[in-house]
Amino acid sequence: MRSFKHPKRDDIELTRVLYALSDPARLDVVRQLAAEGACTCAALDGGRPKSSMSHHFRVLREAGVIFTEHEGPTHVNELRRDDLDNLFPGLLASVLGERIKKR
Amino acid sequence: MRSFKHPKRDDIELTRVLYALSDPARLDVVRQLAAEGACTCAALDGGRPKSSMSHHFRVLREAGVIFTEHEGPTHVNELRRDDLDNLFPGLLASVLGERIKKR
DNA sequence: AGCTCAGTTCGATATTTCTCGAACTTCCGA
DNA sequence: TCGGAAGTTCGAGAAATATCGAACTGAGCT
Repeated sequence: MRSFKHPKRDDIELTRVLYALSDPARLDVVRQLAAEGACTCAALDGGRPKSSMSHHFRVLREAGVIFTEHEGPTHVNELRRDDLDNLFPGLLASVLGERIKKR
Repeated sequence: MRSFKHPKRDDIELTRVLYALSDPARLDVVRQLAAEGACTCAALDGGRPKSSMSHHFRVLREAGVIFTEHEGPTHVNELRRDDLDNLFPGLLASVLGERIKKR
């Protein structure tokens, strides 16, 4: 798997994103990425087996939630924040529990 | 099933809500409820078999997304907008605000 | 009571997803 | 070039979900 397949921004589907976010393990990953920026897979495993996490990363990746790239011996994951904010404004913020600007 | 079981507001879980919203048929229901207010089940079936829809209503109900009550011979569903907005501010708005099918 | 309508429950099947060990690939340092 | 570290893929079993027809229930009408 030389490089991963990521959906283009306009191919990201809301239902798929919601599905990807509906698993506690995956939501943890997303929260941690939001809090800490790019992370390797190992930094995000929460003590779960690598093969399980690899599956979850794939779901997140193919839904368009995260972007994974090879960086030397590790894989670095980032949240596709710009794309998601652009497509579904407010979604990530609400899921991450960030306080929405009050007026 | 004299009356339905609905989770109390504080028992509503984000992952479950996201899961409930991650199915196109269920998302359609939620969108229509948001647009039109309370609706009977029959008004929301989108041409799908009743038993399938009943399943989807149950998923939405048990996740805390909709509230269903008996009203004479029909069942009336409403979005639990206040509860959801309170628990996850902005979530519903972002999910409902998706640009539909640009072509 | 009998009928109909609205919806639910049951049951069976098909599909998907989750989980995790084991084997594999790639990259890099010694 | 050998070995370890980081992840992925494969495979298999378990569990959850989707779908939909058929049977059922409850309410209201005549």
